[in-house]
Amino acid sequence: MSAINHMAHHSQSMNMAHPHGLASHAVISGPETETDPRELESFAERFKQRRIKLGVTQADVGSALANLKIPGVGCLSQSTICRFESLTLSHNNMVALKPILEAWLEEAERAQREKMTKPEIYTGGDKKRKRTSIAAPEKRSLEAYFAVQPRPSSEKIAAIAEKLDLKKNVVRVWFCNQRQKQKRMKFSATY
DNA sequence: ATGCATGAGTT
DNA sequence: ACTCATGCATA
Repeated sequence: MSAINHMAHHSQSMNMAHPHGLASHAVISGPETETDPRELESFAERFKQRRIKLGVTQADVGSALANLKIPGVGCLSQSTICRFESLTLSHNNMVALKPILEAWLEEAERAQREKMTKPEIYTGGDKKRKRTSIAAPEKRSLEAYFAVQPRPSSEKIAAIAEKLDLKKNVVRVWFCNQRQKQKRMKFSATY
């Protein structure tokens, strides 16, 4: 899946490459570079509808991607497919994933009668990860702090962590995730 | 569907 | 220490 990351990063670099909107800049947006938010939105909707029509779950799509044998593309999680459909990914992430899911859809509809091939079995170790749960009161405080300062210094984070009686790292990650959340296509002001 | 977390690549 | 893409765990 490293290829996906690279694609996304490149797109991003390209977008930020021309600070001035002067004249007819040659942004070289080939026919494959579909970055129009509306196009992405309609595709996501069509995708979901047809996926359901095929009786395939989000998790199924994710694992089935590996069978597509697209260079540099492995499988994806149910989470990611879900976020793609609900536009809760960054714009660049959506752009990078679109062609891949588009390819899967075409393949799936062509082989609509065939077997779903194997759902990829990775004999992962039995490492259970725990998920910290921040209580509502603390969460409200964090949101208040975020409204005032979205990027608190390390010291500020430490102070907040102590006040709310949370691990400093938990607070740090919370702010990171909060910032990332603002950049999701569905809520971003830039798109 | 979404919250908290990880890891690679940047800054 | 941050951003970004991504995912496990869980509501």
